[in-house]
Amino acid sequence: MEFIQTWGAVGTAWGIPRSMAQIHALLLANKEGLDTETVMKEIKLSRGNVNINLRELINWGLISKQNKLGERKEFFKAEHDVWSVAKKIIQERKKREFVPIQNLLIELKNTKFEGPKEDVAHFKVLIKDLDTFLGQMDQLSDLLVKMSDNRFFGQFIKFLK
Amino acid sequence: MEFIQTWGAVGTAWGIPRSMAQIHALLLANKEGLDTETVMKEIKLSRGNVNINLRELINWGLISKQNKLGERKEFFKAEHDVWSVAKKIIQERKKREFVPIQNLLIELKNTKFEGPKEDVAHFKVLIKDLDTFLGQMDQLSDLLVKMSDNRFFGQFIKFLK
DNA sequence: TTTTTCTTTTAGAAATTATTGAAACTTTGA
DNA sequence: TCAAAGTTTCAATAATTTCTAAAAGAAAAA
Repeated sequence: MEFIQTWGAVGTAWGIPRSMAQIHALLLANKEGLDTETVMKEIKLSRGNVNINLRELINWGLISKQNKLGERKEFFKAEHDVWSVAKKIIQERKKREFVPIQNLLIELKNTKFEGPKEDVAHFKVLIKDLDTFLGQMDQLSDLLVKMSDNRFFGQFIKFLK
Repeated sequence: MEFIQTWGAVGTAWGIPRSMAQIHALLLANKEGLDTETVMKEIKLSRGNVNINLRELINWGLISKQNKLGERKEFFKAEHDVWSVAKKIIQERKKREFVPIQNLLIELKNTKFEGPKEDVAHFKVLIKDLDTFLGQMDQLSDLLVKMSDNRFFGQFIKFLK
């Protein structure tokens, strides 16, 4: 329960609904998938809330639906590999946070600015710098994918030193 | 203005108050520091709001107070190097999001669990995995600091290939 | 077909978070 | 010491986000 609470609290600091994070924590902690009813009871959430957030977790790729033989209802099981989890979260946040900025930058690149020469120059530099930076971050995310391979991680740390 | 709006919108997706992000964008776009009055007028925010969020930006290390010779009021100037900005944001988020989980893990490591052997085993693996992962992320943040050095970034990309 | 079991949708309630506005406080210089 | 300029605080309000509860919808079993 404490694990679930903390995960929920950190979630909100991330701009993720508390219950979504809590449900995720509960499923992470359970090897086997759980059904809606169980989730509701364990974390004391309404059916609607659980349903919506389970779907959202599926959208993030953090959990998946399971069907048990002979059982009609759906079970939900978390992706348990922490590196995969991290990758999914990074991908999703990139989509929500980087893409809007990249679109903006593309637009601003094609804009003619008015105003004092110096101010315009400063702003253009900012745009260029941000563009470069986002490009580098893209490359960095490649790294993260590779890092899931632990052999690579070892090599990588050596490189750092 | 569009830059400021977008930055604000992305901020909220990060769990950062819209006005804080907007003020930051405004200061990023201005080479010279601005005073409270100017910020208020440009983004149409109340004095209190501007004051509080300027302080918060200072706490994050993203802006600093400046005093102009002969002027009594304070001016606020952004850190303009995008890599430094990224570093500051990463540091701050690490503090808010990673540290609580690390504390939790330490606590859970010293806990005796009851319940079915299999479930306990699964949970313990989760704790261990998360712990390892957070350790790796710490090392990764070292990388980010080094990456601000562009010579290093080039080398690094070679390594990736 | 009808009933039962389970899932999804949604309008509004509740909770949370951000913002304002005005007063209190502080500092500086006359 | 006083007035003026500037800064900070905080209770009240507004805005946003999250959650609930109830009903509608779907799919399977009887």
